[in-house]
Amino acid sequence: MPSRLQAELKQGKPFASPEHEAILSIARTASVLEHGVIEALKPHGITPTQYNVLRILRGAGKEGLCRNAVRDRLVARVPDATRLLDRLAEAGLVARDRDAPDRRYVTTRITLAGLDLLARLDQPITQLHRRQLGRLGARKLGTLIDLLAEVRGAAAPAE
Amino acid sequence: MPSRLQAELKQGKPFASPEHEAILSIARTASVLEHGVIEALKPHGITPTQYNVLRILRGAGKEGLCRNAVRDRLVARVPDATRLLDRLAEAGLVARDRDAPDRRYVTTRITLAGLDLLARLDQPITQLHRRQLGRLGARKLGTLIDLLAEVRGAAAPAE
DNA sequence: TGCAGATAGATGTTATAACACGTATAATTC
DNA sequence: GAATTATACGTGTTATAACATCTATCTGCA
Repeated sequence: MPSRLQAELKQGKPFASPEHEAILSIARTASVLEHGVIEALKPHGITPTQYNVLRILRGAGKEGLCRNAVRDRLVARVPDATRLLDRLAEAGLVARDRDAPDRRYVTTRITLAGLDLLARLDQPITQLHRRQLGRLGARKLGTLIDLLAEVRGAAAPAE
Repeated sequence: MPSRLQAELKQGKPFASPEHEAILSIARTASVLEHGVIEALKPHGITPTQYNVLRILRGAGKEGLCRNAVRDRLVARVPDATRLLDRLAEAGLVARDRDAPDRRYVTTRITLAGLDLLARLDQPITQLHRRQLGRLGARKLGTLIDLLAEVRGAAAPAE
C-alpha cells in the first residue's frame, strides 16, 4: 500500500528512505497547518509571523522585549526583525522606545490595539487548532510533541 | 519541568493547550530541518523548493510534467509556479516545450545539467537527513510519519 | 458553426524575505 | 583614558512570494 503522503503528492515511486519520508511529512504537515492559520488571520490583516510576535510581546507584558529578544523567540527564524516590527508599529499594534539604560536597545511593547486584536483572535485560533488536531487526543499529541523534540535535538545538537 | 520547546523559545509561560504546543512543535521542527537543507543547498545555488521541483521532474522522467502537475506535487504550495520554473529554466536545469497535443499545456523536463546537479546532491542530502533524524530509528520514525499523516487527515478532511 | 464557460498558463504589481553593509553605543584592552 | 572590539540596530538592494488580472486554447452545447 502506498503511503498516505505519496498519495497526497501524487507520487508514483516510494520514498528513498524513512528519513526522507519523515522530513517531507514534517514539512508537508507544517505547510498544511500554516495554511489554515494564514486563512484565519487574513481577514485581520496579519501574517502568522506577525501573530507570533504579538503573542510573544503579550507574554512579555509591560516590560516589553528588545528586537533581538523577539527575534530569538520566534518559531521560524527571520533575518530582518527590524522591518517586521516596523510593519507592526505602522499598524499601531506595537510601540517602540529607546528607553533602556543601554541606549543600543530598542524596547518593543504591544499596544492596546495589539492586545485587542489578540483578544479577538484567541478564540477562533484556539478553535482552529482544536479542529486541526483535536481528534488525536492528549496521548497521541504527547507522543508527537516528544518525537518532534527528539528530532530537533538530533538535528541541532548541543547548546 | 518546562517543555523542551519552551526552553528553545525562551518562553516563561507554559503553552495554552497540547494542541497549541503541537502546532508550534511542528512548525519549529520544520523550520529547523529546512534550515539545514537551505545551508546544504546554498553552495549549489538552489533553494529547497527548487530542489523539490528537480526531484519531482527526475521522478517524472522523459515525459516531463506540465506546470500545474509540478505545482500540485510540491510539498509546500506556491502560487507562482510559472516563475519558479522560469528561474530553473534560466539556470539551465529544466527545459520547457509547448509540445503537448493540447496546446495550452507547457511540458517541463529536467535537463542533463539538472540531473547532474541532483546526482551531486543525492549523497550529501541523504547524509544530512540521516544526521538530522537517523538517531530515532525506524520504529519511532514510523510512528512519527503515521501521527503526522493523521494530523493532516484531521486538518484537511475529505478529498 | 458559433458562443459560453472552463482550463492552462503568463504577466503586472506590491509586499516581504534575504543578504550585505553601515552606524551608534557599550565593553575591553592596553 | 584612548583605541579596539563587540553588540544592537538600522538601511540599501535584490530576489522571491503573493495576489489579481489577462491571454490563449479547449470543451460542450445550442
